Amino acid sequence: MDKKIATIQDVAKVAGVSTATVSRTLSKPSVVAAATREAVLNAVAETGYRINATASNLRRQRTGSVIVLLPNIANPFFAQILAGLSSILTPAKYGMLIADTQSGPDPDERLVHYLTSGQADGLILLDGSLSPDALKIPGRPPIVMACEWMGSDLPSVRVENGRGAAMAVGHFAQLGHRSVGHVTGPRGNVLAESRLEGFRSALTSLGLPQRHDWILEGDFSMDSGAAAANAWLAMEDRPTALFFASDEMAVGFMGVVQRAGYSVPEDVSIVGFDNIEIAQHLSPALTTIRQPRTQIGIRAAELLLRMIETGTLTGPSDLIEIEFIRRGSAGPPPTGE
Amino acid sequence: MDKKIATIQDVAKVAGVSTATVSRTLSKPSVVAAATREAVLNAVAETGYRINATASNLRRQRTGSVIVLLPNIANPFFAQILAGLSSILTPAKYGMLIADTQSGPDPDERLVHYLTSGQADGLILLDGSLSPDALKIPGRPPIVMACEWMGSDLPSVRVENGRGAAMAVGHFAQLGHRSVGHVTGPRGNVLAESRLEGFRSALTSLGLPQRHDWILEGDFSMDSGAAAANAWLAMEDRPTALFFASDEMAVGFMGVVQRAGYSVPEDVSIVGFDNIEIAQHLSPALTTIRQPRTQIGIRAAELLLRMIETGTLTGPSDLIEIEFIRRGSAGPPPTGE
DNA sequence: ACAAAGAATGAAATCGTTTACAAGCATTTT
DNA sequence: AAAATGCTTGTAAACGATTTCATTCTTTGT
Repeated sequence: MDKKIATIQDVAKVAGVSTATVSRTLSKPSVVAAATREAVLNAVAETGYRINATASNLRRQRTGSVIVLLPNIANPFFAQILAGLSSILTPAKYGMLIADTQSGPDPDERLVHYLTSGQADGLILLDGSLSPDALKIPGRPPIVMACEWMGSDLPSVRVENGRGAAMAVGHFAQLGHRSVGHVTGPRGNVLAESRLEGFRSALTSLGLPQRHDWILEGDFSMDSGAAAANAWLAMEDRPTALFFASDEMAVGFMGVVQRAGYSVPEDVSIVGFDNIEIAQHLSPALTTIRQPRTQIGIRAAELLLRMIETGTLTGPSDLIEIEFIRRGSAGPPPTGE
Repeated sequence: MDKKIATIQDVAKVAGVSTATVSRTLSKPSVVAAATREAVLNAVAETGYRINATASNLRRQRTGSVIVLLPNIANPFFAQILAGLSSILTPAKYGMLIADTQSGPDPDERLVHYLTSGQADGLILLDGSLSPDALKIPGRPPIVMACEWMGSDLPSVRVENGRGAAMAVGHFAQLGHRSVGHVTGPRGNVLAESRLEGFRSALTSLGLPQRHDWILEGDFSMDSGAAAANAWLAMEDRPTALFFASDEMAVGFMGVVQRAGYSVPEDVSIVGFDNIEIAQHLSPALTTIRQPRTQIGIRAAELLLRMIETGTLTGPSDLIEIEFIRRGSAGPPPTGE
């Protein structure tokens, strides 16, 4: 019987009005007379009519969705940011289209694709490694970066990474550590670089030794943290404290050294970055720098929506406060030697 | 200069052909003469033309995207499933729209909304707790369930949850345990129920005691695992082994008991479910049941695309193989006492 | 009582594609 | 040489909404 989906024409016919009136009833009810309004709403109910989003979007020259472009969906780090984004976008009636740059061959190509395809009214970019050239595209939608940022003047929502690193080093120093190492993120990544930078300048200003071989390169993953642990175990002269550019790496490290018979923090103190959910559930619980990811998502979404509404391509960047969370994974350095 | 976005009309004008020819050149190049094809492609390059997806979708009566509806985006459990979905959908030129049922007031309402809004050609449902009534909507797009399932005849891609539970119990029995407990998922959840069911029948068939107070209710989260740990610590007569309906709960449990001075597996053996990434990095590494989540995503996406293509609302359900992964968190029961 | 202003509605153009159909032309068949 | 066939291309009608403009009908002010 009612196999077919009702269009606005059907509703108009049933209600005995024009399609214009139906459209008005649904979008600006105040301008139609109460009686007609009711008739239309009844007809809508009777036919089971739902606005066809595609047609509406075409006419209104918008899409009603924003694209979130991230390096790797499988990375749970982004889950909470997505939740923050969603909590703003959904009530604002925007759909959230997710795409990762790694699933295709050329990441830059994919950015350009989404920028030009007209599939979205705006874009949230969580990957700072893409080429800024893509942004010169005429008529591109507004973009907001979150977490990472680029040399260009794209608005971004992020935290003070360098200061976070300094907090970690300061904590170690306060506990009495003098040999402090660092496991970085992947070379070239803005987060990795600014945390490393913050780490270095903190060492300097606290008068702690800079040791090249105490800086290990990781890639934010647990596996790379485990690899760093093996490197640490193989060292002759080990740092007594390590700052990790991500909690995940700290977790990977801790697993390996604990299974090798070492204790945290008795044998080595560690501090992570992010405060992922598991940090508080580890044994010992992980001391870390909290990065409010939900909040980052919220702010980024709010900013993007504002830009979409006002039609601007620029906006104010936003710095979110971080917080040092002291737990059990950092303690005084081992006394004996 | 070229501030405005070029339409197919502009391309047609530049190339000196009709819009039909432009459209054909882009969609079915083989039917246009080589010379015209080249002219059109040059015009496309010159104008920087990109197909307007909205208009194309309207005309072709499709949307080019599928909606993934999940209970809670922030849950990293879904990240890998999303990755699997994405790996199929992206190459197939489908966008992936993500929405969670919890961000709005009425979850069922949201399912209905997405089913009727015509925003997607298909839907992947990761939440089995929604009302099957919503599925009676005429003209609704095809749906595939993943991980969870419903009483209705919706096609689903999932694993043998009961058998996984039985594997865990079997492992405990083999190690010599006779008092085995279970921390469940949230009551009413199909995964929780079927794992509990598998757990119970395994106890029975192995002749192990069924103790009501050894079954603790959790909700899959680390926090609920920690709560279970406190309950366990408070018990007079503790089970020597515990099967957790999720790795996350096992992690939360382990953190608490370890910090309370107990050793795993010397004092208590534990087995989880899922094999989340961190499982292998814990100390001890977590023995668990691997649930290939990427694979689940891949299969679900493939099935949905097939249904979209053929226009059917039903399809074959798919059972993915699970695997027992023996690590260090389960060992022989404590000897003394 | 008549002009002016206001409120409610409808007709029709429009958004940018795709595609059924028709038509033009060159080639082959009878 | 006429007819039939095949290959390209163009014309124009969709797709389903929104919105401008014009029109009709009421109300108000003088």
